[in-house]
Amino acid sequence: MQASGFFKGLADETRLKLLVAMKQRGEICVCELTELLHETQPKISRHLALLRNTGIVKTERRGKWIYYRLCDEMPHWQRDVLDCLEPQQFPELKLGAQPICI
Amino acid sequence: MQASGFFKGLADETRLKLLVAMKQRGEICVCELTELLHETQPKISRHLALLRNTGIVKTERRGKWIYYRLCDEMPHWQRDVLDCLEPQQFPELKLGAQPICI
DNA sequence: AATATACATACACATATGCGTATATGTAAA
DNA sequence: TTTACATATACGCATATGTGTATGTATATT
Repeated sequence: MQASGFFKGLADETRLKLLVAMKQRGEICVCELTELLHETQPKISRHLALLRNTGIVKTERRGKWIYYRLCDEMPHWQRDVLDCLEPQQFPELKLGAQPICI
Repeated sequence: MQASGFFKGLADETRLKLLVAMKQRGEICVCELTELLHETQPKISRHLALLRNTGIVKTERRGKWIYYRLCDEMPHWQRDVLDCLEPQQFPELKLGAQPICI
């Protein structure tokens, strides 16, 4: 994939929040992301699909829930870019608590 | 500025090449960027304008030429992101030579 | 089997983005 | 003061992107 494609994945405030949440929580399901960002479920789902198709995140279904996490087969320089994201830039995300979905 | 605005600036292959050229050369003028990327001058100019308006690069006119360089008043995390860019991802850029415009 | 929950996707629409082409602006040289 | 050069911008257009709303699909519960 082109480098620009990777940055297109990061070029949206909603998607950055999703990625920061995954960085912080390790893995997190769609319903919790929806509550965390105060957005509609289809909006969250569509942004997650883009991140998935770009190879930035991957999923794992467990029961009714689908858990998202950062893709670990990412090129090293891309992981370095994600490491530059500072969670404090998104203070509206309440990232301290534990996952709601069990 | 929002973090997503910064990444929008990087979400284009042409702009990434411009930034890599500036990283490599320090400063570089529009006419050389045009030759280096084999693109039309208005196309280059418009992408440079976007990078300028996003605060990623700055300019300095000397005579007929306008030199572009990375902005040094950038937030630290943004500079870190730019440091992740690997010039070898853009092999079509012949970045070894010295500037043509004097 | 029917229902509820979790998530994905299709559709329509508005806005944003990127580009080619033409033109404007600023500077220097003749 | 023309002329040439370097760069920016305006315009029109095609495509991409983001969103709300509705609907489809998979899983679990009853």
